[in-house]
Amino acid sequence: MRARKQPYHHGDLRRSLLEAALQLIDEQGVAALTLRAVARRVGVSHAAPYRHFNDRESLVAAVAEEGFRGMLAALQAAAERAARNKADGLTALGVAYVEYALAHPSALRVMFATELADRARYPALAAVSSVTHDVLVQRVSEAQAAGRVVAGDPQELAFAAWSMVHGCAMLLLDGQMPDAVPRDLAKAVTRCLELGLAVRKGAK
Amino acid sequence: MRARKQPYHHGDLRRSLLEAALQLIDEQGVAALTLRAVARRVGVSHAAPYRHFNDRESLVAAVAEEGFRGMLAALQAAAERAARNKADGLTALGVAYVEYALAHPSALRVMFATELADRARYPALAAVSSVTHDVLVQRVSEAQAAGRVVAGDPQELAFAAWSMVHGCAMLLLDGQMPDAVPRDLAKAVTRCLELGLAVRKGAK
DNA sequence: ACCTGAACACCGTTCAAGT
DNA sequence: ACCTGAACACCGTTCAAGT
Repeated sequence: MRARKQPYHHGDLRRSLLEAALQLIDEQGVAALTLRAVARRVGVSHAAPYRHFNDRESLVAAVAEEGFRGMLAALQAAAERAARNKADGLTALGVAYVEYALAHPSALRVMFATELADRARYPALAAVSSVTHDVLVQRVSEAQAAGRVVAGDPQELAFAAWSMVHGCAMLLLDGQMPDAVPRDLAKAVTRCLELGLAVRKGAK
Repeated sequence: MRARKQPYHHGDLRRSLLEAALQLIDEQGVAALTLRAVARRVGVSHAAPYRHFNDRESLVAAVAEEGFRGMLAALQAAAERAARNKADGLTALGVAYVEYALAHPSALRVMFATELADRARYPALAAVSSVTHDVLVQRVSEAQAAGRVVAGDPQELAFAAWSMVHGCAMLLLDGQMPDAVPRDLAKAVTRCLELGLAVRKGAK
């Protein structure tokens, strides 16, 4: 399973720590993500992680990065599926975003954790989240070119779309809609988004 | 300043602790919100807060409750101003929401903290956040009755609108739009929201 | 009724020391 | 180069004891 030789105790301690961290948040939530718990799970001393992460926040940032990579893959897969089926790409992106959030709640919470707000400190994280953003802006531009979305600054429209889908995901994750069926709300939101961005044609 | 007699050391320790907590998050962020720090600030032993809060989470929930009350007041003030000026009430609500978030970032983060997602454990918090939600649904209903917003389930439309405004606030707070001017984006989003909810009339 | 002080099990972080 | 073990200053939480 491990190709490289083991330098000391682990072939790739950084990788092992990251995987342990992902398991931890899935099993016990974000609060359980501590450097000591991750070290324990990997079977290494509590000081060992410091060889690979400057501090706890760096580990959290690395986990967030993994989360963004996973979401990016999910979004791109959804966009390709939509293209094959000649369905609306933007709607597909929105649905995929909310579905990823509901499937990986802990990952979403880490990705948008308060402590990581200062993106200047985590360039790799900033890069992957920026690529995600770019994918969305590009789809908006394409839809505009195809005459399916209203004219206007694609950056602004993309931010509005992202706001809606992100807000929907977060409100659902934070239990703000206790009496609702998540997937129904997600559909209502994307429908409203479609209407909001659609080119106006005639009355009603 | 303190009307009641002091039962022991403080007239109203619960109130004092809450105020200290609000100061702490404003000055040093959410991470600084610890029971021991709050107790220190009030000048009481680290075990004293347990007379008024079951655990750290209960304190966080109480702070969140204060945040919701503040936001509710801001939203209602905005709605009244809009009514006086015959401006659109929904747009005013959206702008007020984002402005409150930008003015009180720490409060917002506590209000939507992951650890409080289980609303069944904090009935008072659930109540005030539910009232906030109701205010929004009601404005949507009114706007529909006045023919300014498309027909449809007001709950669904309200959730879509809330998603958009909440997502916008959170993305701004979490530094996901590093190159943007917050207030410009907020305006773009509410404009887009207006368009999305507006009754369709004629082409373009 | 309300608060204190000691105690316990956890953290993050550092650092000399080991291999 | 990579990891360990002891140490320090912090937590949350509990509990007997004080007023």
